[in-house]
This record gives sequence, structure tokens and C-alpha cells, in this order.
Amino acid sequence: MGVKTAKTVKTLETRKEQIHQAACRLFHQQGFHGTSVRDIAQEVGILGGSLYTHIVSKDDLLWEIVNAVADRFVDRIQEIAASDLGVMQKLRAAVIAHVEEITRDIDAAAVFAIEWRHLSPRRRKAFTARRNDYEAIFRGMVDQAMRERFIASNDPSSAALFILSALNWVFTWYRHDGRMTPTEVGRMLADFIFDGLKRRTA
Amino acid sequence: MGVKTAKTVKTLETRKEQIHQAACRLFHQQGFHGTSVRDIAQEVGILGGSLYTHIVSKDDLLWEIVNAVADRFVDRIQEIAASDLGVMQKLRAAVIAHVEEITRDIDAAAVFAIEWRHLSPRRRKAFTARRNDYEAIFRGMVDQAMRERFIASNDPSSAALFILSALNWVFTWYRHDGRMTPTEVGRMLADFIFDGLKRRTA
DNA sequence: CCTACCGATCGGTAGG
DNA sequence: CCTACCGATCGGTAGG
Repeated sequence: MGVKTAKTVKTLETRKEQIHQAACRLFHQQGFHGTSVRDIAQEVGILGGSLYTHIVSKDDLLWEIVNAVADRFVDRIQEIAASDLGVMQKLRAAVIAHVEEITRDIDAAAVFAIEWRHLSPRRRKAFTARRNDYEAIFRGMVDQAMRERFIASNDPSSAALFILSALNWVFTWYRHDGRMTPTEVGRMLADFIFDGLKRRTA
Repeated sequence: MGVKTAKTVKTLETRKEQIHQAACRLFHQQGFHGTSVRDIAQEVGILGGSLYTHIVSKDDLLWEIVNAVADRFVDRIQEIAASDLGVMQKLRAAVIAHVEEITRDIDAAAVFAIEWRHLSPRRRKAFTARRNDYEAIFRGMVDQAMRERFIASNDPSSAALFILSALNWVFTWYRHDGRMTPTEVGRMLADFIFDGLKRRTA
């Protein structure tokens, strides 16, 4: 037994990570309530009851998944907000980061976007609060861009909702075997959002 | 008993309509697999087994709901496509119509957007085909607008996905007690999509 | 539309 | 991590 004891790259994952990955895939494909703990266990090669050595409850598993995604979103935008970029560059960077995070793991992104509704009421509330914080940072950037007269509208809430809407649906159509990288898609969407589709006649 | 025999406006609905409405609400709030046929039955004041006088199966109920929504989307865009409007006016009208249909019944729109995944495999395929047809009409308009040089990009697929993304997320945040009507939201989003958020410096 | 029921499966646990 | 099990609930049906 030397230093490289891993049989394959796959088995470097801990069982916990395997369970998270399997749960993401199944929650995305079949929905939270359409996935049984036995489905998840089977995917990692154990029986249903044995899952409970690794998880507290099915609800707790969902909670860990959506929180891991939320952590990444919040980290990315806080770093951008704290940078010394101009406000329009910050907004562009935030759009690209959002697309990068959504496409990093489509299954996890889908669970984050859709299945969080099925958290227990207490946790659903906590999740909504975190997402509101994230969106508030976004809205703050939009507001500043309006005050600095880069953005035309005077309704930062609606403009922020427009941006986030355009981004949040990406998980339904992005394909990793397509012709664009996540960053390229992010840049393209940033162009569409800030410059619009219409040809500038100037 | 005169002409106006209805006890309340509510009881004018047929039992079938009551069931559809209750199912939409519950499928949206709890998800398809998180809603039992007994939940739906309780909402209309009968027992679980009695539902089956009105529906064939739970899957069939979901199918009827998503198809009713699909019918409305397709009707609206076909009427616009067949009109004699200019291509940019058609696109604007299609954006507004899409928002109007999504906000007409938020519960139904959510089931249409999200819960269709839980249809039986055969019906899921049929649903995807219908949605692809709808999106193809949208994409055709975008393509024509590019050929007529109204739209700058030369990638109609990506531009159409951008538009539909911006619209399809609206069901998560539109509130009927908010300050804008569906048509106003549609017009605003059309402005954002085609003109962009950035102030035109011309 | 209800009563009464079907077999299957659910999330989760005890004890090893 | 498995064996064996818990009470609860699932979608759906027969017979009235």
C-alpha cells in the first residue's frame, strides 16, 4: 500500500459525498417527494436503513444540499461586492458568477432552484431569508448603477428581478456538451441583459 | 327559483373545475408527489376514492392541467404569428402574451413550468414536443428579426432562450396584489429585453 | 359519493 | 452496514 491507494478516481469520494451526489440527481429527476431514501441508498450500493448512519433525516439531507449551493452563491457575490471594480463591472461579474455556479452542478442547481420548497417549514423560512440576502446584494448593485446613471430605469427591484429571472432558468437548458462554456454563456447573457437585443441605431 | 339560482359565485364551478383548481394549488405548494389524491379530495369536500368518478388517474389529472395551460400559450402565439404586425411588434406582443398567460393562474403556471416532469414517460415526451413547438415559433420570430436587422445577435437560439428564460421565472415572483398589472409587467420586460438596462448614450 | 378494502411502499428505528 | 421490523400512508378499486 503506497501513497496512491485509491482504486479509481471515483472512490476518492467519501460515502457522504456519494450520497449527496446521488440525492441531487434523484431529487432533480424525480423530485424530492418522488425519491425514496431506498432509491438514494440503492444508488450508492447500500440498503435504505443503512443511509441513516450518514444522514439525520431526508429533510436534513435536502437542507445540506441547498445550503452548500447557497454558500457558493453568497461567497461569489460577496467577493465581487467587496472588490474595487466599477459598479457595472461588478454587475457583469455577478451575472457571470451566477451562471458559473448554476452550471457547475446542474442537479444541485435544480434542487436549489426548485426542490427547496419541500424543506420543513422552519428551514424553508431560513432558506428564503438567505436567498433574499443574496438578491438584496444584487439589487444594491443595480440601485447604485442607477444612481450613477449607468442604468436607465428607476425601479431597482424590477430590474434586479429581470436579471435574476433571466439567469435562474438557465439550469433548464444548459448542456455541458454544448458549444458554449459556462463563462461564455454568462458573458452572452450579460450582453443581452445590459445592452438589449435590439440593434443600436446610433 | 328564478333565473339566478346560484347560491354563490363559487358554486357555479363544476366539480371537475373545483378538482382542477385544488390540484393546481396543491401541486404547486407541495409538488405532485407531495400531494395525495386524498389531499385533493379533501379540498373539494369528498373522500379520496370518490375522486375517481371525475378523474381517470392522478397522472391523467396532471396531464389535463398542463395541457390546458399549453393550449392557451399556443393559441396566443399562433394568433400573434398569423397577424400582420411587423416582426418586432410580434415579438413584443408575444412577450406580453406570455407574461399574461403565466400570471393568469400562478398555480397552473407553476405546475406547467415545474411539475410536468412527473408525468408518465410517454406523456412527458408529448409535453416536451408541444413546448418545443411553442419555442420554435418564438425562435422563428427572433430569426426573422435578425434577418430584417432589428436584432443584433446572429444566434437566434440563444436569443430566444434568453427571452424565454426572463419570462419563465416570473411565476416565482409575480403577486396579484402588487403595483403592476400582468400587462404592465409584460411591457416592462419587453423593454428590458429589447432595449437593455444600460442607458443609451446616443 | 361513501364504506371498506387491496397490495405496495413510505421514512425511520432497534439490535446486532 | 444488514436483518427485520414499525405504524402510516400511498394510488386505486369493488360494490353499493
